[in-house]
Amino acid sequence: MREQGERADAAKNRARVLAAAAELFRDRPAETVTMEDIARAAGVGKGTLYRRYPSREAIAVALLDDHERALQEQLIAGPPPLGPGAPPAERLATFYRAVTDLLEQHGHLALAGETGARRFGTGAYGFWRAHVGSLLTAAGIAEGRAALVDLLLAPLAPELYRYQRDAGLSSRQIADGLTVLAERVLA
Amino acid sequence: MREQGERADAAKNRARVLAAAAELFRDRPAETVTMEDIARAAGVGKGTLYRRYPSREAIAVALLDDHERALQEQLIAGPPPLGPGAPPAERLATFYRAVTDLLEQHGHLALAGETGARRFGTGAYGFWRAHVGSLLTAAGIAEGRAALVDLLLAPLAPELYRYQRDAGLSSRQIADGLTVLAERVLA
DNA sequence: GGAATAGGTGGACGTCGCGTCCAGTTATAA
DNA sequence: TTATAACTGGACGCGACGTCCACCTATTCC
Repeated sequence: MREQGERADAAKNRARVLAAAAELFRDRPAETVTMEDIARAAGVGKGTLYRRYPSREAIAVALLDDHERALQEQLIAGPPPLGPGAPPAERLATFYRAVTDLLEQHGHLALAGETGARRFGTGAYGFWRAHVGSLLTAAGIAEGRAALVDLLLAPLAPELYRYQRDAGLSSRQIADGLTVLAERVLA
Repeated sequence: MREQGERADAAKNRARVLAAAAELFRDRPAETVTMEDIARAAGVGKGTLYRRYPSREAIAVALLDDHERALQEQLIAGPPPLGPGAPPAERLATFYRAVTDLLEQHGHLALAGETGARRFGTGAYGFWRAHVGSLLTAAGIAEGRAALVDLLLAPLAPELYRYQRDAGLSSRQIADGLTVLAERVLA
């Protein structure tokens, strides 16, 4: 699926690692899952595990990848308002909602892999930056643009979503708040 | 300074610990400073250190405390636009700028202590929540209020500030972006 | 089909930071 | 001065990390 030069046995082990990690991350808090746990659950040695994934975070990012890529395609070429064709404010609100859904479904993976400052280094973040940047331009907002892009992505931090959900807010309430934000900022 | 029942030698050691930690945090990245480093630099044993501070984070929070309290007083009783009396949008923008300044000066401490999800548990965060909540009310924004409070505080995450600064944005640019945000959201 | 080889495998091992524990010490009260 | 409570500091056990390397196995080339 990723490397074609990959040997058959290696590919099988990669799949087992990902499957085992997915299950572990589903079952318990990310920070309690050790590399050794994943190796054992996958029936693989630590050396093998480290050969491919240098850290727990890298595994979580690999698991998230598919879901994030699907969203990226929608943003580029999907139907409006997620894809091109709708007014910027509406597109931003829809984007917010889509990420919210993603966090609701796969938040545990995001918390395992894209926490804190690491988040800014991922490919997904770069893509989202470009997306929001283009929406700002489309809305005719030039002032403070460079900083605004990141400021508008900050509310999507996985930790924040988790905190708000734990504080009793529903997924709907959070998405609604983000909608208000989107509409007011992109006027 | 904190406990009056504290023995003289204990108080001296507390001061030494805080001074040593402040210096270490200033000199190198927070995550490379170990509890053992702090103990050694303070000329104190690990047991003594742990007696007062359960973690590196707790020490950083203690060091930040003074600065944050000063801001809190300004917000409650200081002159406008930071304190009461100015229109909500202006007060939010000023608040944003004040926190930005704080991050510029003491960001290393914030990164050492109030990173990720831990941030939401601090007293300062609770206070800021209340502040922004009251500004939302004053601005007549009821829709999505519960979630909006946290969403408007998200851009102040220490990791984000550091990331933006490292990406080449000036403190000024970030503050300007925040000002645009404040003015647009609180109309 | 059989060697050669590049790549894959796994677990033992060294290292490091954490946090505890407790025997000895010192301030404070009686 | 003695009794007591609080404080001190370093030795220690633990757990996770990440490396290393001797041993396999799929693949390639003749």
